Amino acid sequence: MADKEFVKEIADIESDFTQWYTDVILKTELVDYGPVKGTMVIRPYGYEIWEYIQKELDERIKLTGHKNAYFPLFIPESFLQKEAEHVEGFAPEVARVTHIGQEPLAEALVVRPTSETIICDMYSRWIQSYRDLPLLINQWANVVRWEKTTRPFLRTSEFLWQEGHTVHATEEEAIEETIKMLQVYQDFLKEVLAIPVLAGKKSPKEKFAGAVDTYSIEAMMKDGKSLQAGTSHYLGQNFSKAFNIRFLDKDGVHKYAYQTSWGVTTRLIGALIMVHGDQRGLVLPPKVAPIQAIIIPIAAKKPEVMQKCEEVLNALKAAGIRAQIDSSDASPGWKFNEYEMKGVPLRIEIGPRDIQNGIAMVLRRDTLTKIEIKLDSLAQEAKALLDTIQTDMYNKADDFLRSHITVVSNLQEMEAAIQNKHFALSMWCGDRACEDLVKEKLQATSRNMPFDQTPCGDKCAVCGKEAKHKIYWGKAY
RNA sequence: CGGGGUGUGGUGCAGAUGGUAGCACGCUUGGUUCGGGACCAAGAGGUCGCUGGUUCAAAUCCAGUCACUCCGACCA
Repeated sequence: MADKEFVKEIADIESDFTQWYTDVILKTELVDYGPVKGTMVIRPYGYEIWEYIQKELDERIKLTGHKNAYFPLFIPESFLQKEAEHVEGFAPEVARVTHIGQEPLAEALVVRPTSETIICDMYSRWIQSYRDLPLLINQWANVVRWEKTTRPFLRTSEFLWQEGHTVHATEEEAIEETIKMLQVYQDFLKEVLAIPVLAGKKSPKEKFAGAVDTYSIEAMMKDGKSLQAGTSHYLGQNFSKAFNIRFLDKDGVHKYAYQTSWGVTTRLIGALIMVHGDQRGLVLPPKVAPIQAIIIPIAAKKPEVMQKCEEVLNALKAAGIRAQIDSSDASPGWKFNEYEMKGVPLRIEIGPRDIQNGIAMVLRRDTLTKIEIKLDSLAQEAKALLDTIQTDMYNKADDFLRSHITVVSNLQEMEAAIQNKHFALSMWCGDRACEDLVKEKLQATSRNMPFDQTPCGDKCAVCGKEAKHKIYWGKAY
């Protein structure tokens, strides 16, 4: 894992980004490949990142009035078949359980690819009256989708996620919820993961199977590709009609309810890596870094060094910083590289020379700059520095995103933009045929239509017909 | 499902015209080190993916099979 070739291997980040990505996650021990093809084992270091993501996001989901619950992993196959578009969307990738031991089952069970159906079945029993609404429930769970090709965090046969499922009495309220949760995601990515996103509505071609409208947040990776980082669906009455979720309204009339669902996954970890990472490996935003500051003793055998390190550790912990000392007998140089690779935001070097001078050498992982900090104010300074790193990382990523968007008005410009690793922003007529053409010619897809629809032209950039929407295009993971 | 590649200690690889396996890193033990991936010494660890065939003899040649992987079509 700690091989000298590593830095060389990822040195050319531009030319082989996907290779770099895989190397980083394996060598930093975030994940391992599972024994079954396409499965991933999230190692403790990677899982810890997920735990911080979970904790921070869960808090925000609860603040918006949702409660957590848990629904079964196995779903009767017939449930999936109740919503026509939904079946079609998921059929090729569901894992089916047909036997228990040697006994065939009367009806196959599917391992949930998403939980709309089983949750709706329960909701139909729970909801009788408008007084039962809105029903706002979230679940943290794993789901299974047997994709043909897989990549750790981005696309695996099994992944962890959060899925919210809400039920409302009116269309307006459900749409409001859909957009509110998208906003929660956008804020979360900005404030916690330091990732800027483009929020908007998906084209019908790209929407979720079974939804009326799908909204997404799209993040830009360092290779210019787009990663759909979160989705929020307005389901309308599609599922309430299929599952008979009706309530008696104030006016005494039975009505079908309006629903939403929204989710983010362990894919967010993939986004973190590809948005912030550099030639030396991971760069983690302090808020989700399992270790926020690593103390490296120099000449650790000298008793005064370890003693000073312990003092500093205690001060950092008292200041609420997740800090550790690496007192293993690896050489300092080895440790420097190790923790840079793992993306630890701050490295604090303490050696005999520093102790004499009453300072410590501190390295910022995001900028790789070294700073001398007085030992007696280290904890406060480190705390402030972590906040600075958090916002600087967002600003840097935001500058990158903004400078990699090109407004285009025809297919040639769009091609140039995409080849230049930019997102293209254009007007669009709304026809599926134009999306298909872009896919065929540029291997790019429509990303989403921003909420701000201020026109940037009046003709569709693909076919030249009258435009109806403003939309982002890009290559995607 | 179409095209390419690879299977050899934990990891990455080398083994040309067949002669029963070697290197680097890692690991273990002891010592010297420690301010950018330290050094010395001594160790442990492999029936070469699997099956069959050719041969006195197969990691090596032949056939089959399985697995993994990269590139295209589908997806959070």
